[in-house]
Amino acid sequence: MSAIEAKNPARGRPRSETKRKKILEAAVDLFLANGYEGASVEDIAAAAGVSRQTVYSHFGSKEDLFGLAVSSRCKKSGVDPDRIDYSQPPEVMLPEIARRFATLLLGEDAKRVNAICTSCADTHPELGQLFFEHGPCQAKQAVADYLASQAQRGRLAITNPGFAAWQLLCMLKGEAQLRVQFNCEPLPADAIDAYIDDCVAMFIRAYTPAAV
Amino acid sequence: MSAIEAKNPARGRPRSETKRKKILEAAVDLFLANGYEGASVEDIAAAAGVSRQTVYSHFGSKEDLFGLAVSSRCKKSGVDPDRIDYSQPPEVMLPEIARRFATLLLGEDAKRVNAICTSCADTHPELGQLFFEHGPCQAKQAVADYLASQAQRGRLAITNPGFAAWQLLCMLKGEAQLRVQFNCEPLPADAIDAYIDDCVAMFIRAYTPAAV
DNA sequence: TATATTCTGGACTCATCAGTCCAGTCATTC
DNA sequence: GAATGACTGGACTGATGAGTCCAGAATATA
Repeated sequence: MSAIEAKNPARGRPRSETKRKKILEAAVDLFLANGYEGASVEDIAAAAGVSRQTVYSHFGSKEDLFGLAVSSRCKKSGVDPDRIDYSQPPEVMLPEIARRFATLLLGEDAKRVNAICTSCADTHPELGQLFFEHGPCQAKQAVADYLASQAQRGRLAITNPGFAAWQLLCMLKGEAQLRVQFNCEPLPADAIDAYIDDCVAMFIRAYTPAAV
Repeated sequence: MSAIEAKNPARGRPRSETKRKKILEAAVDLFLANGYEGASVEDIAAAAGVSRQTVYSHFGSKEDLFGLAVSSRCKKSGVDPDRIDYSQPPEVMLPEIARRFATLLLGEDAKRVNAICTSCADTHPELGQLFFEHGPCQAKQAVADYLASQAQRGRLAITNPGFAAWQLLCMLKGEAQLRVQFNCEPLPADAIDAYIDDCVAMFIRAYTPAAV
């Protein structure tokens, strides 16, 4: 609840930016690892090598800190659209995209961010939204752009690239991602690869332009 | 930690089965609504119209109660394969299945079970597994069976019905389910319907047998 | 009726954790 | 070197919640 602004920033000892970063880092780690309830301010302060009071001085409250932590995390873990080569045809580019996406999806980090955002949906509705936009939505947009470009070149018969992008990405999740999400025995790697290949092939088949 | 067995079940006042059920019901409701941490034993006892001690007498500990509650819930909320008509062709049956699945998926209950199982993944790994088997896995199997039957009749060109079933079901989740999961503004109903129709059409296109 | 057991409800312990307060120390600016 | 504000660490408050204990009431069997 406290106002976080410095009383007179020009005078006295300035707040340490290093400490601020340390705290935020520690918060990201601990919140992701243990969830909101599971990570105490004391733990975070200790992990950052800082007193509890300093945490409050920098961030005001646990809630505020939580918001900033998750937000900072989401912003840096998106799928970068830069690595999509628009000149490559779908048969080359889609398997590549699919594999990258699957790797991201099945990692420990995605699982945790997912868990946090899901479980805190009620207490922190804005977090889910934040993650949705910086995560899935961004990935979808990148794919949709690529698909649209291919459609324009006549390589794919897609009228609604947005739909098609969601279809591809959601499809890729498959059994493997559910198993990760719900802590089940993971699928063997070759089964995952086979599934992904099958998805891409199926997708291309559905959207291949009619032969001339 | 306490042993829950009655000391001498034949003698004395027997444990009330009614109370047991009431407690379990209340536990399901409150755990689903508030999560594991959010639902206190006191709340549950109160909701069941019973003393806290009775809860402990019946279930031993909060953890045990939690496990039984989620387990009982999962068992009764599966997708029933009975309502699939194997004689109907894909063009008729798949849109029907897709709609039913989407309704289930976007409901409040699915969201909550999902949230609980996801957030308790670390403390209660067996719960996720339980849900996975009684939920998604069962639905997938029903669809896979139907697809296999259609493949056998030559109506679909599917060699791996399991893959195809996961593809269809995962694809259907789409943007709408992500929005539900992450507490975002829901999509308008007509957009959801359009997406579902598009998915089914796309699926059938990909698996239509080559013309003779 | 005697006995065994459940159920109640309230009091109790124990632990955890968010957030505050404060006195003393440290770094920075004027 | 004086004023100012950040930082520390420990003590403190207040709240919450799991699990236990107990005395008395209720309910079943023998």
